Amino acid sequence: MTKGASARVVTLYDVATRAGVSPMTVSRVMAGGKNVRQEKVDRVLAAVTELGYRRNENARSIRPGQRTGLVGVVITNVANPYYAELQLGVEEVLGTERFRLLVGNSNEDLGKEQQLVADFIGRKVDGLIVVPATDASAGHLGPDAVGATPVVLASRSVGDLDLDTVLIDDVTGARDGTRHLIEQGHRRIAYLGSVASASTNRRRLDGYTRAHHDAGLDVDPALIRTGQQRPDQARQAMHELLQLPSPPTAVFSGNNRNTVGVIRALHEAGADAKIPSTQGKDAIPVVCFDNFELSDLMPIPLTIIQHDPRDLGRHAGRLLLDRLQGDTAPARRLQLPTRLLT
Amino acid sequence: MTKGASARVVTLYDVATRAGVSPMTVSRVMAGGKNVRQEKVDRVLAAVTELGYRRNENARSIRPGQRTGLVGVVITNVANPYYAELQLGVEEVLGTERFRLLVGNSNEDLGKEQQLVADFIGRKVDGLIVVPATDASAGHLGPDAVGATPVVLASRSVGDLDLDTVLIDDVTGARDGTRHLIEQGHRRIAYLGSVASASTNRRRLDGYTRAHHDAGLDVDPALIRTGQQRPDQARQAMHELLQLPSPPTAVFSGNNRNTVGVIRALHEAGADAKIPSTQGKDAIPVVCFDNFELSDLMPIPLTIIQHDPRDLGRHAGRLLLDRLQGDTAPARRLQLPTRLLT
DNA sequence: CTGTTAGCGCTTTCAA
DNA sequence: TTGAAAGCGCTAACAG
Repeated sequence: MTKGASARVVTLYDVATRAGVSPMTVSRVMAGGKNVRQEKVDRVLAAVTELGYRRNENARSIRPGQRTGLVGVVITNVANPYYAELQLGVEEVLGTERFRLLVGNSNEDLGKEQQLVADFIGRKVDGLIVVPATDASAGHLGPDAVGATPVVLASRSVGDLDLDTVLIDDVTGARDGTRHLIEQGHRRIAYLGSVASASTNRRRLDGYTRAHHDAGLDVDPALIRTGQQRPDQARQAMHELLQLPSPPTAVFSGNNRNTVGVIRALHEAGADAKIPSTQGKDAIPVVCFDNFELSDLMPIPLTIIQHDPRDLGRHAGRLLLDRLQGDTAPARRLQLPTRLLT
Repeated sequence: MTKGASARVVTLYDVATRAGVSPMTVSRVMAGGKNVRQEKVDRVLAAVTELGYRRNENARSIRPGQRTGLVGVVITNVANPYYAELQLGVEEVLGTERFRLLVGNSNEDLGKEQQLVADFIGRKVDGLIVVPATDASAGHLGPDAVGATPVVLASRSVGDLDLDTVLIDDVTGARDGTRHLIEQGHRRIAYLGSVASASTNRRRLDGYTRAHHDAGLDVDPALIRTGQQRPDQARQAMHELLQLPSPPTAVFSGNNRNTVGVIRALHEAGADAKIPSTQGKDAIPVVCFDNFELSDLMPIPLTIIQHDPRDLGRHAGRLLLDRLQGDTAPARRLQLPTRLLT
């Protein structure tokens, strides 16, 4: 039996002594046992279990040319199911290749993101997958900062950086969703979105605007509210929109956080009979980006711009794997499709 | 300016050469600059920025007595908001102390969990926070396997292991919730839970049973369905329960995954008019463990056994921090309160 | 197939 | 306050 929580941690040398071979033989066995006589392999493996030996991955990885098997994942907030799914997708692809995930939440804070990236680089991650908090001043993701470590951007892009990127096709999604409302005859469609500097928000707002232009309509800036990061902020914003002299007759919600707030506000207003109704043909229809669990049972009519965040994570993982396998092609830019769910 | 994605990675020695000091002085500066003349500190710091030097944390941590600053977090599934919140709580507490999280999802699979733990140990994490997939055969968490690495169990306990543990007060929560239904006159209350071997499920089933006994009632085994891990399985189970010759008049759902399925099944049955109604005084009331976003807007009357998974994560993080600061007191066992949300 | 030597990047002595 | 030497646990490169 093993010694348990005893004195010193077992090293390669302990195993070598126990098995009566050289440290190098143990090293070879641990690396896969190629070019070692079977008898010795067995002896070493026996010693390994007896002593409870575990190779020190950190010591191994300081040798030049050796990988850490670590990938840094910087997301904004796992509590948002969108990013939780993304994380899961990344793990699904990278875990199969025996990579482990170092995960950090930036909370949409550029400073925190920079810290995380710097720290991950110091830990010699083999690659990084980042959902950038903001669009600008992303020096911390440039080659000066990360060296040769491959970086994949997920969900959002960064303006001046030529990096592998996986995005949702935000523009098309938002355009389709908005057109859907316009086709129903709506002319005053509110837009609620997250931080103005996030590329997702900009792209979705772009799609919203284009759909208007496509139909020969103008956008009323009074109906556009961005910067809501939490549902309560969106709820507040939606209430304010309803107070306008000429309130919106339909709503476009730019992400799942805003959607929650919008639903609450409309539901409350409906209960107070402040607006025509939340049901029936007078209801204010809502089109929202991101699907969510039980969305179909909401008391408000929702049209969802659906997409697959887990798949986005998988794609990001795969792009990174390609780089780790030596792919030096120019940066690739993927756009994942959306689907309108009525 | 720095050289960017150039040849070799900058080391301590490069900085030393550039600053005209010994490597040791650089090391001291990087460690906080105590006992180094200010002038040299400045020279070193200048060289550091010029060269873009980052200390190699892995190399540093192989020296005996040095920490890696890494904590392994093994959860079952981040896509479940319960565990996403837990992860966030852990990061909140540990991140402040400059620890980083190595996160892995076991997907309720003991083998995967063992792999992750073994791997994390090999990476010399300073501690582990684990949501154990199952209750039994947890040798991989015992001292023989993890050595002196402190382990904190979160959300679920493991029978024979005397480890720091943070749990929800499942028994009381389930008991209160079930009593609530009994007090409304219900005598046939269905129970839907996750894997039978998970301690949470066992404790919640225990609370359910106790509430019955408290009221002098017997539990009908035909109304108890465990093993549903996904909403569709729970939905199926709920539909089957409704087909019973003597179907339940109320439902206890043991976690948020089952709740989703229960809601769907009841909603469908209500729409088909297979059951009296989903609304009004004939409705089948549902009590469910775990709150979720927009639960109050569901088309089914829900009573929620609420608790705070993020706080659970925080507590787990704090217990671990205590151990990392040398606390050798006997294992502590925390139980976090629940609140019935009607 | 196996072992020896050297050294990865860093920090703990210990001496100056 | 500073530096030189030694070595953490591991593996590439080279013998044998």
